Amino acid sequence: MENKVTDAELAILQVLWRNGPSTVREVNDIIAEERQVGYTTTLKLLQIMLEKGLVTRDATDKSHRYWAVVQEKAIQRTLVGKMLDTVFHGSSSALVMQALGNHEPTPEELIKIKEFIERIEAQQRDE
Amino acid sequence: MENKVTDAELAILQVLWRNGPSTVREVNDIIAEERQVGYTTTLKLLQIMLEKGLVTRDATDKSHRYWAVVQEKAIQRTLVGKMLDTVFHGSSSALVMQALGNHEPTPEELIKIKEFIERIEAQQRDE
DNA sequence: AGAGATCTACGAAAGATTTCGTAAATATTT
DNA sequence: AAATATTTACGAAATCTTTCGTAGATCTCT
Repeated sequence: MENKVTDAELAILQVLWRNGPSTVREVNDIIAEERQVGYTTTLKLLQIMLEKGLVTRDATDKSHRYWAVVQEKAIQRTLVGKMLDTVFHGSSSALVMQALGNHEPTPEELIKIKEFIERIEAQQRDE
Repeated sequence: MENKVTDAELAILQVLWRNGPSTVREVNDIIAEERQVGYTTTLKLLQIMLEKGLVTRDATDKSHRYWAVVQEKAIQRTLVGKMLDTVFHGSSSALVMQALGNHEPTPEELIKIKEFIERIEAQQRDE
């Protein structure tokens, strides 16, 4: 992953991940709910993201429709990895505990996490 | 937390967290191992961080000694919180699984995490 | 004390990111 | 078909971050 994704780009990607293929206006309407952003700003960002290959578009109609090329999981992986390296010294357990302490999951989610851990443990035993 | 901590500032904070109160030269020597950075760049950044209140210093001696005011845990909390909001839709379990998948912890760490989860579960039962 | 080394302060350049204004093209309405 | 709306393209301004050069102060060594 050579290209860094900036904050403004990430905000746009989130809209595209959530809503699927969208026009500039649709994206901008949603971004503008949060903070004041002009239409051409969003347009310009999407054009930059197109160049970087973060998104693609269908330019058949007058208002082009954009969608994310980079997948949310890939960005999650990159960002978690960077965070592990920079502020957690590579300790995933420290990150995990911070995350759990930060925003407590539901009982169901806790069970899922435990199952996930047990799968890792089983795998480690086989090695 | 009003002030955003930039990447260059974070790199300096990491040195201060690891090594404790340090002079500009000491900080710069360590940063410069990784990437080429001039002495006055590090100096300027520390002065900016001083203004922002991220660090403080003892200016008794000629070479001032700086240390972090903001604690590593606080930054971890902030960054994990931001990440939860932006790319994980508030789902700490998704973040946890990404972290565990990303960089597998040692068996000992896994046990610590399980204990941590069990403490949360016990607490949830009491509510 | 004088020369040389090291340090701080700080403005300003350089670089990166975000924002917007304007022009031209395309669509819509009357 | 003319007037009005909306859209794209794109340069450039505005803003934020990082980097450095220079001046002057302080220390060290001879």
